[in-house]
Amino acid sequence: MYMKHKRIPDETIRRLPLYLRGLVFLLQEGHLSVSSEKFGDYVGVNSSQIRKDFSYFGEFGVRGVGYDIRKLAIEIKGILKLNEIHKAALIGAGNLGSAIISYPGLQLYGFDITAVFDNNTHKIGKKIRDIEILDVAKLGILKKKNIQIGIITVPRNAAQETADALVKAGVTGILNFSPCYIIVPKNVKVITIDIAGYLARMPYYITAG
Amino acid sequence: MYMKHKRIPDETIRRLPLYLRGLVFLLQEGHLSVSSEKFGDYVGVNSSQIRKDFSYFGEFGVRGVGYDIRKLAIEIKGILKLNEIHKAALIGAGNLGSAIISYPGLQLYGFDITAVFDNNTHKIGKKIRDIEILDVAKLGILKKKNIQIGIITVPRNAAQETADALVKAGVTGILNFSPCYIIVPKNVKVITIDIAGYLARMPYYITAG
DNA sequence: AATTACTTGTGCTTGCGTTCACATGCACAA
DNA sequence: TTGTGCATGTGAACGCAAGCACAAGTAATT
Repeated sequence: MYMKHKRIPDETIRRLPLYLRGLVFLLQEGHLSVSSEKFGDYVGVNSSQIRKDFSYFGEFGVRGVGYDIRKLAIEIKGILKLNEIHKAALIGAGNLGSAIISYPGLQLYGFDITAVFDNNTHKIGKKIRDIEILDVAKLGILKKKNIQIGIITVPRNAAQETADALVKAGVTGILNFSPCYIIVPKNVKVITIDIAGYLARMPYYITAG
Repeated sequence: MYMKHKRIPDETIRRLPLYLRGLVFLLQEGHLSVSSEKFGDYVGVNSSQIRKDFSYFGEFGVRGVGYDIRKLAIEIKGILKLNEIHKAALIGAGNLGSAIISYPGLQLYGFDITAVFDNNTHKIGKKIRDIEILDVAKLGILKKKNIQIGIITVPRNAAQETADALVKAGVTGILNFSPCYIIVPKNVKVITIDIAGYLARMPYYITAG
Protein backbone atom coordinates (compact mmCIF):
# COMPACT_ATOMS: atom_id res chain seq x y z
CA MET A 1 0.00 0.00 0.00
CA TYR A 2 1.07 3.53 -0.69
CA MET A 3 1.78 5.35 2.54
CA LYS A 4 0.73 8.97 2.83
CA HIS A 5 2.93 11.34 4.73
CA LYS A 6 0.73 14.06 6.04
CA ARG A 7 1.45 15.73 9.33
CA ILE A 8 -0.89 14.43 11.97
CA PRO A 9 -2.59 17.36 13.75
CA ASP A 10 -2.21 17.59 17.48
CA GLU A 11 -5.91 17.35 18.11
CA THR A 12 -5.98 14.10 16.20
CA ILE A 13 -3.18 12.73 18.36
CA ARG A 14 -5.24 13.70 21.38
CA ARG A 15 -8.10 11.56 20.11
CA LEU A 16 -6.05 8.51 19.19
CA PRO A 17 -6.01 6.96 22.69
CA LEU A 18 -9.78 7.32 22.72
CA TYR A 19 -10.03 5.60 19.35
CA LEU A 20 -7.66 2.83 20.36
CA ARG A 21 -9.66 2.14 23.48
CA GLY A 22 -12.87 2.02 21.49
CA LEU A 23 -11.39 -0.37 18.95
CA VAL A 24 -10.07 -2.69 21.63
CA PHE A 25 -13.44 -2.93 23.30
CA LEU A 26 -15.24 -3.44 20.01
CA LEU A 27 -12.87 -6.32 19.30
CA GLN A 28 -13.64 -7.78 22.71
CA GLU A 29 -17.31 -7.55 21.85
CA GLY A 30 -16.62 -9.65 18.79
CA HIS A 31 -16.70 -7.03 16.04
CA LEU A 32 -14.16 -7.18 13.24
CA SER A 33 -15.11 -4.13 11.24
CA VAL A 34 -16.96 -0.89 11.87
CA SER A 35 -18.14 2.13 9.91
CA SER A 36 -17.12 5.67 10.77
CA GLU A 37 -20.74 6.37 11.62
CA LYS A 38 -21.09 3.51 14.12
CA PHE A 39 -17.68 4.15 15.59
CA GLY A 40 -18.45 7.82 15.95
CA ASP A 41 -21.55 7.03 17.96
CA TYR A 42 -19.54 4.63 20.07
CA VAL A 43 -16.80 7.04 21.09
CA GLY A 44 -18.72 10.29 20.87
CA VAL A 45 -17.03 11.89 17.88
CA ASN A 46 -18.48 13.18 14.61
CA SER A 47 -18.11 10.62 11.81
CA SER A 48 -16.49 13.11 9.43
CA GLN A 49 -13.94 13.80 12.08
CA ILE A 50 -13.19 10.13 12.39
CA ARG A 51 -12.75 9.63 8.67
CA LYS A 52 -10.47 12.64 8.45
CA ASP A 53 -8.43 11.56 11.44
CA PHE A 54 -7.95 8.07 10.03
CA SER A 55 -7.08 9.48 6.64
CA TYR A 56 -4.03 11.24 8.05
CA PHE A 57 -2.21 7.96 8.36
CA GLY A 58 -3.38 6.07 5.32
CA GLU A 59 -6.41 4.54 3.68
CA PHE A 60 -7.54 1.90 6.09
CA GLY A 61 -11.17 1.75 5.22
CA VAL A 62 -12.97 -0.06 2.47
CA ARG A 63 -15.67 1.98 0.75
CA GLY A 64 -19.07 0.53 1.25
CA VAL A 65 -17.80 -1.63 4.09
CA GLY A 66 -15.99 0.21 6.85
CA TYR A 67 -12.73 -0.13 8.75
CA ASP A 68 -10.88 -3.27 9.77
CA ILE A 69 -10.75 -2.89 13.50
CA ARG A 70 -7.69 -5.02 14.05
CA LYS A 71 -5.60 -3.30 11.39
CA LEU A 72 -6.63 0.10 12.63
CA ALA A 73 -5.77 -0.71 16.23
CA ILE A 74 -2.33 -1.91 15.24
CA GLU A 75 -1.73 1.24 13.22
CA ILE A 76 -2.77 3.56 16.04
CA LYS A 77 -0.60 1.65 18.48
CA GLY A 78 2.27 2.16 16.11
CA ILE A 79 1.73 5.90 15.85
CA LEU A 80 1.44 6.30 19.61
CA LYS A 81 4.52 4.08 20.07
CA LEU A 82 2.54 1.77 22.31
CA ASN A 83 3.89 -1.45 20.83
CA GLU A 84 6.14 -2.13 23.74
CA ILE A 85 5.57 -1.92 27.48
CA HIS A 86 6.43 1.48 28.92
CA LYS A 87 7.78 1.66 32.42
CA ALA A 88 6.83 4.62 34.56
CA ALA A 89 7.73 5.95 37.99
CA LEU A 90 5.30 7.54 40.39
CA ILE A 91 6.32 10.14 42.94
CA GLY A 92 3.98 10.82 45.82
CA ALA A 93 2.40 7.78 47.45
CA GLY A 94 -0.62 9.60 48.81
CA ASN A 95 -4.28 8.96 48.08
CA LEU A 96 -4.15 9.97 44.45
CA GLY A 97 -0.85 8.21 43.85
CA SER A 98 -2.17 4.97 45.31
CA ALA A 99 -5.27 5.22 43.17
CA ILE A 100 -3.26 5.67 40.00
CA ILE A 101 -0.99 2.74 40.79
CA SER A 102 -4.07 0.57 41.11
CA TYR A 103 -5.80 2.11 38.11
CA PRO A 104 -6.77 -0.73 35.77
CA GLY A 105 -6.87 1.43 32.65
CA LEU A 106 -3.10 1.79 32.38
CA GLN A 107 -2.64 -1.81 31.28
CA LEU A 108 -4.70 -1.32 28.16
CA TYR A 109 -2.09 1.03 26.77
CA GLY A 110 0.83 -1.04 27.99
CA PHE A 111 2.00 1.01 30.94
CA ASP A 112 3.63 -0.44 34.00
CA ILE A 113 4.42 1.57 37.10
CA THR A 114 7.57 -0.13 38.31
CA ALA A 115 8.88 2.39 40.82
CA VAL A 116 7.22 4.45 43.55
CA PHE A 117 8.80 7.20 45.61
CA ASP A 118 7.87 9.35 48.57
CA ASN A 119 9.66 11.62 51.01
CA ASN A 120 7.66 10.56 54.06
CA THR A 121 9.81 8.33 56.27
CA HIS A 122 6.69 6.56 57.52
CA LYS A 123 5.86 5.44 54.01
CA ILE A 124 9.33 4.57 52.76
CA GLY A 125 9.88 0.83 52.89
CA LYS A 126 6.19 -0.04 52.86
CA LYS A 127 4.55 -1.49 49.81
CA ILE A 128 1.73 -0.51 47.51
CA ARG A 129 0.54 -3.28 45.26
CA ASP A 130 3.78 -5.21 45.76
CA ILE A 131 5.88 -2.20 44.84
CA GLU A 132 8.20 -0.96 47.56
CA ILE A 133 8.07 2.76 48.26
CA LEU A 134 11.54 4.23 47.91
CA ASP A 135 13.06 7.40 49.27
CA VAL A 136 12.63 10.21 46.78
CA ALA A 137 16.29 11.00 47.32
CA LYS A 138 17.06 7.86 45.36
CA LEU A 139 15.33 9.02 42.18
CA GLY A 140 18.67 8.62 40.45
CA ILE A 141 18.05 4.91 39.96
CA LEU A 142 15.56 5.73 37.22
CA LYS A 143 18.48 6.23 34.87
CA LYS A 144 19.76 2.71 35.54
CA LYS A 145 16.28 1.29 35.23
CA ASN A 146 15.81 3.22 32.01
CA ILE A 147 12.52 4.72 33.10
CA GLN A 148 11.58 7.72 30.99
CA ILE A 149 8.14 8.59 32.28
CA GLY A 150 7.37 10.18 35.66
CA ILE A 151 3.98 10.69 37.28
CA ILE A 152 3.81 13.46 39.84
CA THR A 153 1.22 13.18 42.60
CA VAL A 154 2.91 15.26 45.27
CA PRO A 155 1.49 18.35 46.96
CA ARG A 156 1.55 21.54 44.96
CA ASN A 157 4.49 23.12 46.74
CA ALA A 158 6.73 20.13 46.04
CA ALA A 159 5.83 19.75 42.38
CA GLN A 160 8.56 21.88 40.84
CA GLU A 161 11.40 20.34 42.82
CA THR A 162 10.05 16.90 42.05
CA ALA A 163 9.99 17.74 38.36
CA ASP A 164 13.56 19.04 38.59
CA ALA A 165 14.66 15.80 40.21
CA LEU A 166 12.89 13.73 37.58
CA VAL A 167 14.54 15.65 34.78
CA LYS A 168 17.89 15.19 36.46
CA ALA A 169 17.17 11.47 36.61
CA GLY A 170 16.74 11.37 32.86
CA VAL A 171 12.96 11.40 32.60
CA THR A 172 11.65 12.97 29.38
CA GLY A 173 7.92 12.78 29.96
CA ILE A 174 6.01 13.98 33.02
CA LEU A 175 2.36 13.49 33.83
CA ASN A 176 1.67 16.12 36.46
CA PHE A 177 -1.34 15.88 38.74
CA SER A 178 -0.27 18.77 40.95
CA PRO A 179 -2.34 21.87 40.34
CA CYS A 180 0.46 24.11 39.17
CA TYR A 181 2.54 24.99 36.18
CA ILE A 182 5.96 23.42 36.19
CA ILE A 183 8.98 24.52 34.21
CA VAL A 184 11.17 21.98 32.44
CA PRO A 185 13.77 21.97 29.66
CA LYS A 186 12.43 22.07 26.12
CA ASN A 187 13.22 18.41 25.46
CA VAL A 188 10.89 17.28 28.26
CA LYS A 189 7.16 16.92 27.71
CA VAL A 190 4.78 17.81 30.51
CA ILE A 191 1.09 17.08 30.56
CA THR A 192 -0.71 18.59 33.52
CA ILE A 193 -4.05 17.23 34.66
CA ASP A 194 -5.82 19.60 37.00
CA ILE A 195 -8.63 17.48 38.35
CA ALA A 196 -10.26 20.26 40.32
CA GLY A 197 -10.08 22.53 37.29
CA TYR A 198 -12.43 20.30 35.35
CA LEU A 199 -14.91 20.31 38.17
CA ALA A 200 -14.60 24.07 38.50
CA ARG A 201 -16.13 24.57 35.07
CA MET A 202 -19.22 22.59 35.91
CA PRO A 203 -21.28 25.33 37.61
CA TYR A 204 -20.71 27.57 34.61
CA TYR A 205 -22.23 24.99 32.29
CA ILE A 206 -25.13 23.88 34.42
CA THR A 207 -26.25 27.09 36.05
CA ALA A 208 -28.96 28.96 34.23
CA GLY A 209 -28.37 32.59 33.35
CA MET B 1 -17.62 51.29 34.44
CA TYR B 2 -19.02 50.34 31.06
CA MET B 3 -19.54 46.60 30.85
CA LYS B 4 -18.77 44.87 27.56
CA HIS B 5 -20.92 41.97 26.51
CA LYS B 6 -18.82 39.81 24.31
CA ARG B 7 -19.33 36.10 24.13
CA ILE B 8 -16.65 34.33 26.13
CA PRO B 9 -14.99 31.64 23.98
CA ASP B 10 -15.00 28.11 25.26
CA GLU B 11 -11.24 27.90 25.36
CA THR B 12 -11.18 30.96 27.58
CA ILE B 13 -13.66 29.34 29.94
CA ARG B 14 -11.38 26.32 30.03
CA ARG B 15 -8.53 28.52 31.23
CA LEU B 16 -10.48 30.44 33.85
CA PRO B 17 -10.06 27.88 36.65
CA LEU B 18 -6.34 27.95 35.96
CA TYR B 19 -6.32 31.72 36.19
CA LEU B 20 -8.38 31.76 39.34
CA ARG B 21 -6.03 29.31 41.00
CA GLY B 22 -3.05 31.40 40.01
CA LEU B 23 -4.62 34.58 41.34
CA VAL B 24 -5.53 32.96 44.65
CA PHE B 25 -1.99 31.76 45.20
CA LEU B 26 -0.50 35.09 44.20
CA LEU B 27 -2.74 36.72 46.79
CA GLN B 28 -1.54 34.24 49.39
CA GLU B 29 2.00 35.16 48.48
CA GLY B 30 1.16 38.77 49.25
CA HIS B 31 0.80 40.25 45.78
CA LEU B 32 -1.99 42.71 45.08
CA SER B 33 -1.43 43.36 41.42
CA VAL B 34 0.24 41.61 38.52
CA SER B 35 1.04 42.28 34.87
CA SER B 36 -0.11 40.02 32.07
CA GLU B 37 3.53 39.17 31.41
CA LYS B 38 4.29 38.06 34.96
CA PHE B 39 1.01 36.24 35.28
CA GLY B 40 1.58 34.49 31.99
CA ASP B 41 4.90 33.18 33.20
CA TYR B 42 3.26 32.09 36.42
CA VAL B 43 0.50 30.01 34.88
CA GLY B 44 2.17 29.03 31.63
CA VAL B 45 0.08 31.02 29.17
CA ASN B 46 1.13 33.61 26.58
CA SER B 47 0.67 37.17 27.85
CA SER B 48 -1.34 38.24 24.79
CA GLN B 49 -3.65 35.38 25.45
CA ILE B 50 -4.13 36.48 29.00
CA ARG B 51 -4.92 40.06 28.05
CA LYS B 52 -7.37 38.89 25.42
CA ASP B 53 -9.05 36.47 27.81
CA PHE B 54 -9.45 39.12 30.48
CA SER B 55 -10.75 41.62 27.94
CA TYR B 56 -13.75 39.42 27.20
CA PHE B 57 -15.31 40.33 30.49
CA GLY B 58 -14.34 43.93 30.92
CA GLU B 59 -11.39 46.24 31.35
CA PHE B 60 -9.84 45.17 34.59
CA GLY B 61 -6.32 46.24 34.00
CA VAL B 62 -4.67 49.60 34.40
CA ARG B 63 -2.30 50.51 31.60
CA GLY B 64 1.26 50.83 32.76
CA VAL B 65 0.42 49.04 36.01
CA GLY B 66 -1.27 45.68 35.60
CA TYR B 67 -4.29 43.89 37.01
CA ASP B 68 -5.83 44.11 40.46
CA ILE B 69 -5.62 40.50 41.59
CA ARG B 70 -8.48 40.66 44.04
CA LYS B 71 -10.93 42.28 41.64
CA LEU B 72 -10.01 39.85 38.92
CA ALA B 73 -10.44 36.82 41.16
CA ILE B 74 -13.88 37.98 42.20
CA GLU B 75 -14.88 38.54 38.60
CA ILE B 76 -13.72 35.09 37.47
CA LYS B 77 -15.50 33.48 40.39
CA GLY B 78 -18.62 35.26 39.27
CA ILE B 79 -18.35 34.04 35.71
CA LEU B 80 -17.72 30.46 36.78
CA LYS B 81 -20.58 30.72 39.31
CA LEU B 82 -18.25 29.75 42.10
CA ASN B 83 -19.53 32.29 44.58
CA GLU B 84 -21.42 29.76 46.60
CA ILE B 85 -20.47 26.29 47.83
CA HIS B 86 -21.40 23.56 45.39
CA LYS B 87 -22.41 20.20 46.76
CA ALA B 88 -21.44 17.11 44.80
CA ALA B 89 -22.06 13.39 45.04
CA LEU B 90 -19.51 10.72 44.28
CA ILE B 91 -20.43 7.28 43.02
CA GLY B 92 -17.87 4.52 43.31
CA ALA B 93 -15.92 4.36 46.56
CA GLY B 94 -12.89 2.60 45.11
CA ASN B 95 -9.32 3.77 45.05
CA LEU B 96 -9.89 6.67 42.72
CA GLY B 97 -13.10 7.69 44.41
CA SER B 98 -11.43 7.76 47.80
CA ALA B 99 -8.58 9.82 46.41
CA ILE B 100 -10.94 12.39 44.98
CA ILE B 101 -12.92 12.70 48.19
CA SER B 102 -9.69 13.50 49.98
CA TYR B 103 -8.38 15.73 47.21
CA PRO B 104 -7.47 19.07 48.77
CA GLY B 105 -7.83 21.05 45.55
CA LEU B 106 -11.62 20.91 45.51
CA GLN B 107 -11.95 23.34 48.40
CA LEU B 108 -10.26 26.13 46.51
CA TYR B 109 -13.15 26.28 44.09
CA GLY B 110 -15.78 25.78 46.76
CA PHE B 111 -16.78 22.19 46.17
CA ASP B 112 -17.99 19.88 48.87
CA ILE B 113 -18.59 16.18 48.34
CA THR B 114 -21.47 15.55 50.69
CA ALA B 115 -22.68 12.16 49.52
CA VAL B 116 -20.90 8.95 48.56
CA PHE B 117 -22.43 5.87 47.00
CA ASP B 118 -21.35 2.35 46.13
CA ASN B 119 -23.03 -0.92 45.20
CA ASN B 120 -20.67 -3.14 47.18
CA THR B 121 -22.41 -4.37 50.30
CA HIS B 122 -19.06 -4.61 52.09
CA LYS B 123 -18.52 -0.89 51.64
CA ILE B 124 -22.04 0.35 52.31
CA GLY B 125 -22.31 1.71 55.83
CA LYS B 126 -18.60 2.33 56.23
CA LYS B 127 -17.20 5.81 56.18
CA ILE B 128 -14.70 7.70 54.10
CA ARG B 129 -13.58 10.96 55.63
CA ASP B 130 -16.61 11.06 57.89
CA ILE B 131 -18.99 10.54 55.00
CA GLU B 132 -21.08 7.41 55.17
CA ILE B 133 -21.14 5.27 52.05
CA LEU B 134 -24.71 4.77 50.92
CA ASP B 135 -26.29 2.15 48.72
CA VAL B 136 -26.31 3.32 45.13
CA ALA B 137 -29.94 2.27 44.99
CA LYS B 138 -30.69 5.28 47.16
CA LEU B 139 -29.39 7.82 44.68
CA GLY B 140 -32.85 9.34 44.68
CA ILE B 141 -32.05 11.32 47.81
CA LEU B 142 -29.91 13.66 45.73
CA LYS B 143 -33.08 15.39 44.65
CA LYS B 144 -34.05 16.11 48.24
CA LYS B 145 -30.53 17.20 49.08
CA ASN B 146 -30.52 19.40 46.00
CA ILE B 147 -27.23 18.03 44.72
CA GLN B 148 -26.72 18.81 41.06
CA ILE B 149 -23.22 17.50 40.40
CA GLY B 150 -22.23 13.85 40.22
CA ILE B 151 -18.74 12.38 40.05
CA ILE B 152 -18.49 8.93 38.50
CA THR B 153 -15.62 6.70 39.60
CA VAL B 154 -17.17 3.32 38.92
CA PRO B 155 -15.78 0.60 36.61
CA ARG B 156 -16.26 1.15 32.92
CA ASN B 157 -19.11 -1.31 32.49
CA ALA B 158 -21.20 0.39 35.17
CA ALA B 159 -20.66 3.94 33.98
CA GLN B 160 -23.65 4.32 31.69
CA GLU B 161 -26.17 2.94 34.16
CA THR B 162 -24.68 5.12 36.88
CA ALA B 163 -25.06 8.15 34.65
CA ASP B 164 -28.65 7.19 33.91
CA ALA B 165 -29.38 6.93 37.63
CA LEU B 166 -27.75 10.29 38.29
CA VAL B 167 -29.81 11.97 35.60
CA LYS B 168 -32.93 10.38 37.03
CA ALA B 169 -31.95 11.81 40.42
CA GLY B 170 -31.90 15.30 38.97
CA VAL B 171 -28.18 15.76 38.45
CA THR B 172 -27.31 18.16 35.62
CA GLY B 173 -23.52 17.94 35.63
CA ILE B 174 -21.40 14.80 35.57
CA LEU B 175 -17.66 14.50 35.96
CA ASN B 176 -16.88 11.09 34.51
CA PHE B 177 -13.64 9.31 35.34
CA SER B 178 -14.69 6.05 33.68
CA PRO B 179 -12.91 5.50 30.39
CA CYS B 180 -15.94 5.48 28.17
CA TYR B 181 -18.38 7.72 26.39
CA ILE B 182 -21.67 8.11 28.18
CA ILE B 183 -24.93 9.28 26.71
CA VAL B 184 -27.12 11.77 28.56
CA PRO B 185 -29.98 14.13 27.74
CA LYS B 186 -29.02 17.42 26.11
CA ASN B 187 -29.62 19.43 29.27
CA VAL B 188 -26.96 17.49 31.17
CA LYS B 189 -23.29 18.40 30.88
CA VAL B 190 -20.69 15.63 30.94
CA ILE B 191 -16.97 16.13 31.25
CA THR B 192 -14.99 12.94 30.88
CA ILE B 193 -11.47 12.67 32.22
CA ASP B 194 -9.63 9.69 30.80
CA ILE B 195 -6.55 9.51 32.97
CA ALA B 196 -4.93 6.69 31.05
CA GLY B 197 -5.56 8.52 27.81
CA TYR B 198 -3.27 11.36 28.84
CA LEU B 199 -0.52 8.93 29.70
CA ALA B 200 -1.05 7.09 26.42
CA ARG B 201 0.08 10.13 24.46
CA MET B 202 3.37 10.36 26.27
CA PRO B 203 5.41 7.83 24.24
CA TYR B 204 4.38 9.64 21.06
CA TYR B 205 5.82 12.90 22.36
CA ILE B 206 8.99 11.60 23.91
CA THR B 207 10.07 8.88 21.51
CA ALA B 208 12.46 9.98 18.81
CA GLY B 209 11.52 9.28 15.21
C1' DA C 1 4.09 70.57 31.57
C1' DA C 2 6.84 67.61 29.31
C1' DT C 3 9.31 63.36 29.20
C1' DT C 4 10.03 58.60 30.05
C1' DA C 5 8.88 53.98 31.10
C1' DC C 6 5.59 50.79 31.19
C1' DT C 7 1.41 47.88 30.26
C1' DT C 8 -3.13 47.38 28.72
C1' DG C 9 -6.74 46.60 25.09
C1' DT C 10 -7.61 45.37 20.47
C1' DG C 11 -7.69 45.24 15.19
C1' DC C 12 -5.76 42.26 12.17
C1' DT C 13 -3.41 38.31 10.41
C1' DT C 14 -2.47 33.77 10.46
C1' DG C 15 -3.11 29.13 11.42
C1' DC C 16 -5.64 25.25 12.89
C1' DG C 17 -9.59 22.28 13.41
C1' DT C 18 -14.25 20.96 12.18
C1' DT C 19 -17.84 19.97 9.24
C1' DC C 20 -20.14 19.62 4.86
C1' DA C 21 -21.01 17.49 0.66
C1' DC C 22 -19.96 14.70 -2.98
C1' DA C 23 -17.11 12.13 -6.16
C1' DT C 24 -14.91 7.80 -5.80
C1' DG C 25 -14.78 3.09 -5.16
C1' DC C 26 -16.19 -1.50 -3.35
C1' DA C 27 -19.42 -5.53 -2.83
C1' DC C 28 -23.10 -7.99 -3.92
C1' DA C 29 -27.16 -9.37 -6.49
C1' DA C 30 -29.66 -10.12 -10.59
C1' DT D 1 -22.06 -7.24 -16.95
C1' DT D 2 -24.83 -3.93 -15.23
C1' DG D 3 -27.07 -1.71 -11.47
C1' DT D 4 -27.84 -0.58 -6.69
C1' DG D 5 -26.57 0.55 -2.15
C1' DC D 6 -23.35 1.87 0.95
C1' DA D 7 -19.33 4.03 3.14
C1' DT D 8 -14.85 5.98 2.43
C1' DG D 9 -11.65 9.85 1.38
C1' DT D 10 -11.10 14.62 0.53
C1' DG D 11 -11.54 19.43 -1.45
C1' DA D 12 -13.57 23.39 0.11
C1' DA D 13 -15.96 26.40 3.28
C1' DC D 14 -16.47 27.85 7.69
C1' DG D 15 -15.51 29.11 12.31
C1' DC D 16 -12.68 29.55 16.19
C1' DA D 17 -8.41 30.47 18.54
C1' DA D 18 -3.71 32.34 19.00
C1' DG D 19 -0.40 35.74 18.53
C1' DC D 20 1.51 40.09 16.65
C1' DA D 21 2.10 44.78 16.89
C1' DC D 22 0.82 49.13 18.07
C1' DA D 23 -2.17 52.93 19.59
C1' DA D 24 -3.96 54.44 23.86
C1' DG D 25 -3.57 55.29 28.45
C1' DT D 26 -1.31 55.57 33.28
C1' DA D 27 2.25 56.78 36.68
C1' DA D 28 6.26 58.74 38.15
C1' DT D 29 10.01 61.94 37.59
C1' DT D 30 12.12 66.19 36.40
